[in-house]
Amino acid sequence: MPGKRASEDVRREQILRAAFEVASREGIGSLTIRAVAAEAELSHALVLYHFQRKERLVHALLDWLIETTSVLHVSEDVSRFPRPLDRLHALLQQEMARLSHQPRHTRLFFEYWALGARHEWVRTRIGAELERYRAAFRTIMEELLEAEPGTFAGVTADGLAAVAVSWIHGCAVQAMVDPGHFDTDEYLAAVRGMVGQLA
Amino acid sequence: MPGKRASEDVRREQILRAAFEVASREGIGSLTIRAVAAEAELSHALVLYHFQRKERLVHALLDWLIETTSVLHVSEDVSRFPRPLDRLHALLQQEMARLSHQPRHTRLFFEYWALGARHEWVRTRIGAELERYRAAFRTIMEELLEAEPGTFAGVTADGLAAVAVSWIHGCAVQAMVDPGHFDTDEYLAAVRGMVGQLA
DNA sequence: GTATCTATTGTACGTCTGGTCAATAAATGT
DNA sequence: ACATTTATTGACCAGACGTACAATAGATAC
Repeated sequence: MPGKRASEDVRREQILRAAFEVASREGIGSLTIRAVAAEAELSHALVLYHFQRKERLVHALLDWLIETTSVLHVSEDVSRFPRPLDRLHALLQQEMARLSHQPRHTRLFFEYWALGARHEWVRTRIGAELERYRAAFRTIMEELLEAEPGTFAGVTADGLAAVAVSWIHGCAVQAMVDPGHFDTDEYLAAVRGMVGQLA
Repeated sequence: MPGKRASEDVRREQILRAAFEVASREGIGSLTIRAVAAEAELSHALVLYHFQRKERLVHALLDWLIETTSVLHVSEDVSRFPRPLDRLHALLQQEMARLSHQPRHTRLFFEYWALGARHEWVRTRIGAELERYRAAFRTIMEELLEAEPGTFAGVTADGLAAVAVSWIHGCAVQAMVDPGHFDTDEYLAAVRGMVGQLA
C-alpha cells in the first residue's frame, strides 16, 4: 500500500513546510503529528519515520524558521549613508518593514520564544539567534559612539545594540497587535520626535 | 463522597489561582481541567461545575490576570516632576521595573496575546486592555507636545503613546529573553543616550 | 425531623494524542 | 532474474483529554 517515494531531503522539506503551515495557522499548541501529516497528504507514521519523535520535529521547525526568515542584513541602501546616525535610522526602518512584511514568520518566532520559557533547548537556540541579531547592530553602534562621543557618555555599544533589538521587538508586537493602524512612516515620525537629533 | 463545601465566589477564586499556577508554570497549552483540579486539590468535575466549559475557564483566567496585574498608574513619584519630559522618563522607568518584577503575569499576558491571533474573544479583550494602557500614556504625551511644540513637529499624542507602549513591550521581551543581563538603570542609560535631550 | 437544594465526587464514554510494529511495494544491487 | 534495502502504510496500543451524568453528603428551609 505504500505511495510514491521521495528522497530523504525532499520529504523532510515537504514535512517541515506542512508543519510551518499548521503551526502558523493554528499555533504550536495545535501542532500535532497527524495534523502535519494531513497537511502534507502523508501518513502520520511517515512523519515519525523521518523525525522519530515529535520533539525533534518541533526543534527542526525552529531551525527551519530561523533559516528561512530573511536575516538582518546591512544592505547598500543602509550603508551608503555617511553619518552613522542616518545608517542606524535606515536600518531600524528596514527591520521594522521586514518584520511587518513577514508576519507569519515573526509571530511563530514569538510563539517559540514563549515556549522557550519551559524548554531549555528552545531557549538557548533563540538566545543564540538574538545574540547574532544584536551583534549585527553592535557594529553600527560602535561607529555611532565614535562619531558622536559627547552625546553618549557612559553608554556602551552593547547597551545601545540591546536597546535597538528591544525597539524592533516592541515595534513588531505593536504591528501585530494593531496591524490596521500600524504604519512604518508614521511610527518613525514619532521616533524622530522622541529622539530629536535623529531628524 | 463529596468533600468540604465552599461558597461560589471562594471556589471560583481558588480555581482561578490554581489555573494561574498551572498556566504560568506549564503554559496555556498545558492548561487542562484535570491539571487545574489537581493543583487546587479538587475533582475535575467540580471545575467543570463552576465553569461549564474549558473555554470559559480560559476566558475567566484572562479576566483574572488583567484584574490582578497592577495596572499602569501615574504615581506621585512620577507626577511631582515639573517637566513633562521628566515625567515621561519616570513613567517609563516605573513601567519597565513593574513588568520585570511581575514576570509571571507579564509572560502569561504575552501568551494570551499570541493566543489572540486565533481566538477573537481573546484578541478583542487584549486589544481593549492595550487601548487603556495607551490612553494612560496619551495624557502625558499631550502635555509633552504642549510644553515643547517645536521638537515634535507633525507628531501626534496618539503616535507618541503608541511608541511608548511599544517601547515597554520591547523592554519586557528583552528582560525575559535575557533576565540575567537585564538592568533597568543600565537600560535607561542607553535610552538617555539615544534620546539625547531627555538626559 | 424531614424534605429540599446544591456543591461535590467517581465513573464512564468517545475522541485525539504520541508512538510501535508488521506488512508492503518501490528502488537498488548483483 | 532474484535478493536486499528502505520508504511508506494501516492497524493497533496506552494514556490523556473534554464532557456528561447519576450518586452522595453537607447545608438550608420548614
